[in-house]
Amino acid sequence: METQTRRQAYAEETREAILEAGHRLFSRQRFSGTSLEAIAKEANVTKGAVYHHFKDKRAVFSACFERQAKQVSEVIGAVPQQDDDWAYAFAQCRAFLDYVVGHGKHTMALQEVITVLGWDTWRAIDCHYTMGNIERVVARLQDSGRMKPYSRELVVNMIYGLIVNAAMNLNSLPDAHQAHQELNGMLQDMLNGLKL
Amino acid sequence: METQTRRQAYAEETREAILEAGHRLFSRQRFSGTSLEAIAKEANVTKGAVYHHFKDKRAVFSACFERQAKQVSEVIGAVPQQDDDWAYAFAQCRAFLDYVVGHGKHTMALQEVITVLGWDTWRAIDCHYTMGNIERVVARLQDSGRMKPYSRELVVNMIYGLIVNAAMNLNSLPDAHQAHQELNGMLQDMLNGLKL
DNA sequence: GAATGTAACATACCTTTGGTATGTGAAAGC
DNA sequence: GCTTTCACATACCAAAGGTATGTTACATTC
Repeated sequence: METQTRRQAYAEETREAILEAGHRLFSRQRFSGTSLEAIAKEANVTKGAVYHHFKDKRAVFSACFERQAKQVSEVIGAVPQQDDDWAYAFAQCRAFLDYVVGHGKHTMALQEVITVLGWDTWRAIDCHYTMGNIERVVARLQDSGRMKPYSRELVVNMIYGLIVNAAMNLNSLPDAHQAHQELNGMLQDMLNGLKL
Repeated sequence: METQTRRQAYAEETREAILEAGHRLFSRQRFSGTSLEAIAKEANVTKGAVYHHFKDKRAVFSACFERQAKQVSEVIGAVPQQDDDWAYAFAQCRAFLDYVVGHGKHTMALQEVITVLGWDTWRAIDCHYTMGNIERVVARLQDSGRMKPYSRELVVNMIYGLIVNAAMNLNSLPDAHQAHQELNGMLQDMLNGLKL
């Protein structure tokens, strides 16, 4: 948001175009099924431009995912706060599942992100976004003594894994609506196991 | 175990050699980081041999994973049955985590298997093995009215996801021992949420 | 405001690698 | 013993990731 020259503005635009093209192709054809040429073509640039803005293919992939993570985080962050912290947590879970049901086909698969970028890199990215949301809620629940005092890091990871797994199930099942209800219920039940 | 000619016996041996080499490399350097040439070299054969025994790279990967799944299943299957079905389920979970802690670095990452082979193919393979074990226990728990009556398919998937996620956490954390205990506890707690 | 510098690309090329097509020799069948 | 066939090895191709090098429009300096 600093003073930008025309060149910088143009560059920002092309970078955005690359990211959008990348996200579209990655979510449709995965990582190895998407060539850099295809991304470049979709963004109306050449491979050279891509390699100017990004170190390599993984960097493009990573940036695309970060964009998505930010969006998802905003959706979850928009859930209105509740009086009861547990109810708030459940509402956020539901919001996440809703988002997946709605945008499932247009999102990069999390399993693949983890695979391509590695667990640590993925975690570092998602910490600021989706997982950050979970962490805040867990922190409040634990601090108020309403959740068992497991290591916070592990709890957050397990909950996130649970949600992601539910989302993955949701994406591959035919009867998404019925599954949606059931998964939401199971999620709540399993989280209830952590209640104190 | 039929009558085997010498040629068939030799072929079986080379096939096994390819699988073992593949499993070693895949678990160390993942799918795209492992070239078929490398596998062939590790198995003391040429690429031609590999392509004679397997349709393509994914088929090698798939067969390698199936081998691993069988092993894991046998470990879980070796857990002695308990009187209480829930206790039995917990014991199996613990056995799985133990296995992961012990063999973590030498196993193909499940997330990647799912990514490479696709959810459906993966599921079809693992159904006969690890997930088959879970399904049996869940079936008994549900039939005896001790677990909430969610769709069996979803329950099995969620539990499996939970366990796998715990295993993944276990593999990337420094203090594996401490985490091991905690994760086992969390797993039990979350499963308890499904108790009726 | 012209010369110079540099960022933002484009072009050309190299290398790896998945996959195929073909060759070959030893074992199996007759 | 002759042919066939299977279990490989060799040679080759095409796609794709990555690099090295141009080229031009914009910014900077004087």
